[in-house]
Amino acid sequence: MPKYSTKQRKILLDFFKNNTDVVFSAKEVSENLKKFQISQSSVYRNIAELEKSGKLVRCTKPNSREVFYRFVNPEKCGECLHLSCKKCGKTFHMHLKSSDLMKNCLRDDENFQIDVADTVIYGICKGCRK
Amino acid sequence: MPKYSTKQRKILLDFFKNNTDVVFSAKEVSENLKKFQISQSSVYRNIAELEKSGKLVRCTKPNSREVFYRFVNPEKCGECLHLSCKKCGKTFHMHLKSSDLMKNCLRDDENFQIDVADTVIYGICKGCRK
DNA sequence: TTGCGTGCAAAGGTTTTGCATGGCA
DNA sequence: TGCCATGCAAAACCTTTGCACGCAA
Repeated sequence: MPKYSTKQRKILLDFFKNNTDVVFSAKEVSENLKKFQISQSSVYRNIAELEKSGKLVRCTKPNSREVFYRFVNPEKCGECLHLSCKKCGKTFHMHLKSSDLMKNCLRDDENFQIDVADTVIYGICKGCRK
Repeated sequence: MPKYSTKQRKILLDFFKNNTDVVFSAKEVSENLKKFQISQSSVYRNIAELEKSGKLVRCTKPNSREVFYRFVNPEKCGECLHLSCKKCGKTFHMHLKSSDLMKNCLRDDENFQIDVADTVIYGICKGCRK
């Protein structure tokens, strides 16, 4: 947990807040913030801290070895499942009703307690199916 | 696609076939097959080939940077979703009925076409909840 | 015998770490 | 001023690649 508030951490969090529908690797974040001259180690260290505090969630892309991060909106992302489009890369929030339906289905039929923070459902989104 | 059948590829595939409920990273496979003296590069190259041919599927674990692989049983794994326990690490096959229910729910309510091969649902399994 | 697959070692890319410096409180 | 966070560079880590040799067909 940070004790000082720094320019770098602020810029990093703002960047994620302003790009909620895309996920980024640390490298991509670094590139996007190049103009602010934030060192690589600060990017990594601050991402790790934001992850620990729950503001970012780690995720992956099929066929990629890198680790990606997505901003967690406390109001919108709390309990709902996330959908990730393999084509455009965007993240979608599942409706709460459907999210609950799936949670209950898993619990009742499979005796499995899903962890919505860690689970990402991959596929093709509405826009890309056309 | 391979032209020769080799000892190394055989051992590797057998290893996955005999451990269908766990996922392994290339490194872990290498360690497990140390007694057979299979080189690291052969492990990586053969895993890549098995992945291409559909016999292995790439997956990840929350909070890990490594890539893991799971054996695909052509009969059991074709269309069903996979559940991964964060505690014991085991993989479970969702019942086909529940799998279909979720697929349809996503399609109808969210207009999202799920890719079951790439999707892994994380949580706590029956055995570990007790 | 042919040429694919292997083993070894080096290279590649991403992430982590040590240490001195700078900046927040 | 005290000490946390940063920046830089080196190290660590996993994975890929080049090349010569061995082995399957």
